[in-house]
Amino acid sequence: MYNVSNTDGTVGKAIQVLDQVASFRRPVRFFELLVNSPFPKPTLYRLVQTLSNQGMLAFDPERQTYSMGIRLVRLAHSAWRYSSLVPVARPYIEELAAKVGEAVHLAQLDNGHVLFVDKCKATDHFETLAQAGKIAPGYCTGVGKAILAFMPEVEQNRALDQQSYTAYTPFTLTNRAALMTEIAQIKEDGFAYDREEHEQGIISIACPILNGQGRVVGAVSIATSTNRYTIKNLEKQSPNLMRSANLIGAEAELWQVPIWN
Amino acid sequence: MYNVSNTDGTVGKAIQVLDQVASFRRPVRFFELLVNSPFPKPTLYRLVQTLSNQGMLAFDPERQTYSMGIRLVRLAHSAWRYSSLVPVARPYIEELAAKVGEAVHLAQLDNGHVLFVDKCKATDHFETLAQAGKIAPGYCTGVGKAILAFMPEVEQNRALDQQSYTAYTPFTLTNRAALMTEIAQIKEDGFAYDREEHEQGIISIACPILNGQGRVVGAVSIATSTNRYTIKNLEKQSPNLMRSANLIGAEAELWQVPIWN
DNA sequence: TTTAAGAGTCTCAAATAATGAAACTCGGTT
DNA sequence: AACCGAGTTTCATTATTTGAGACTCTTAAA
Repeated sequence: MYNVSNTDGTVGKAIQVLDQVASFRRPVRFFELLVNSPFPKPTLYRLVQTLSNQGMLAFDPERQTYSMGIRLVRLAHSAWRYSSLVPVARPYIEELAAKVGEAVHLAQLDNGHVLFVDKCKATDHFETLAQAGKIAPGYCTGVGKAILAFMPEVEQNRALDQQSYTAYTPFTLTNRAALMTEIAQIKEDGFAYDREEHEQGIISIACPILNGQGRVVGAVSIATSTNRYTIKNLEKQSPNLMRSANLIGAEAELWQVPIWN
Repeated sequence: MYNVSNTDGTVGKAIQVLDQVASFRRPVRFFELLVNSPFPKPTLYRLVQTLSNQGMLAFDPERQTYSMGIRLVRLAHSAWRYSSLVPVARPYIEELAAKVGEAVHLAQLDNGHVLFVDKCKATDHFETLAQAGKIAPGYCTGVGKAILAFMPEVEQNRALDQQSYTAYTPFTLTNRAALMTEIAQIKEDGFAYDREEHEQGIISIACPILNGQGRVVGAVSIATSTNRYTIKNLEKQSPNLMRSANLIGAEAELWQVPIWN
């Protein structure tokens, strides 16, 4: 995770606290934070106060709990709207979703984490918003593996070490060696499969988005259910998928999409 | 805006820089930040570096520009998912959207700004994500006026002073006095209209969401076009709207939804 | 080619803010 | 009435932040 050895002073610590509060996924009391905190009581206390003052955390005086602050939503909107792949990729993933009639995902990498940033689902439209900012594991999702496979070696190594290799399903690759073998194949093919590795019954085919310098900036995937598709059938969509990914990559080049990793 | 007089040390300054970068709505160079910055060159430089290290900003070394960082998207996802009104209100606004057949918006207040946090549109589903975190002016939108009207007096006063009163359309209320008159009416009715005040051809009816203590925690609105509805016709939806708002308010009470303002 | 200008980076002593052990509240037990 | 424990505050110490100025490096003009 980012700068663990914290050379980033007070600001780094404050952000660490934000991460900690986020990890609870519910309103959390000061003491709960304290017991898992590297900071002494008064230090944590002041950080939490400052963040609340600033709207980065929300304090509920009644229940004495802290939650993530709404100001983050506003700031993130800006990130999402003006400096993610989304504005560039939108037209292409919508087109692809319409053509294929299945869900299309767009993901980017954030410090070894694969982050879903957009989703178009031809049939059920309502899950869209719930997905933005959601983290997907890199080692057991189509987009994750596609991005990992095309990362520069040094960063790839770092990222491969950061994976948890938890077995979500019987098909999950549960160690680095297995993942490395698969990554070699993905580099050859130019696309990656998720063979029910993250969720039973869900398969996907994913393709990296490369910019002009051949650097991976994200990935697109077509996700579907084993009820409707087999991996073999899904492969037939690979030309469509790769075309979309290439178009997005070319466009990202023209725009000034920052490279996030 | 939050703590302007900055008693919040380095962390406050860092967040101020984040806000500044966000305000550009595009990748921005160091010097552009510097000329509008209250901070001396090296201070700003270090803040920007720290934020980049932390993934709160993204630095593009090629173009030497800073954008909002993807880490914000991840943090905000947490805020949106676990401590906004969205998880509580979702079922109700979906139901309302389906029943009415028009777009339904959900908004909350962030430090005097009305923030759209969710949207369901019965016909065109794809704009959803683009709306979360978007700021709406308080004085010329349905949700904005509904929230303003039911705020505690002290905060209301502060919020009314913060409005810009820009005339987006000929129907916009362009001064505090006019808005105050309208607010009195809204308090009486229990709901607010947007009579093409923000965008020509778009009208809405909005209702505040009150928690058990009668404190306003957000607002719901039905938005439509003058092609399909008149204000009179829209009024007929007010029972539906108010029922939904009340249900959300009751539910928010049970959950531990933090009060953001 | 030289010179100049300007954006960005770095240095270091001084100023300031962060630190954290310890003490204090305060509501709810025992 | 005494105790306990979460939350808050204090204050001398310590470490970080600060920012004027100097430096670098690229680009543009002479």
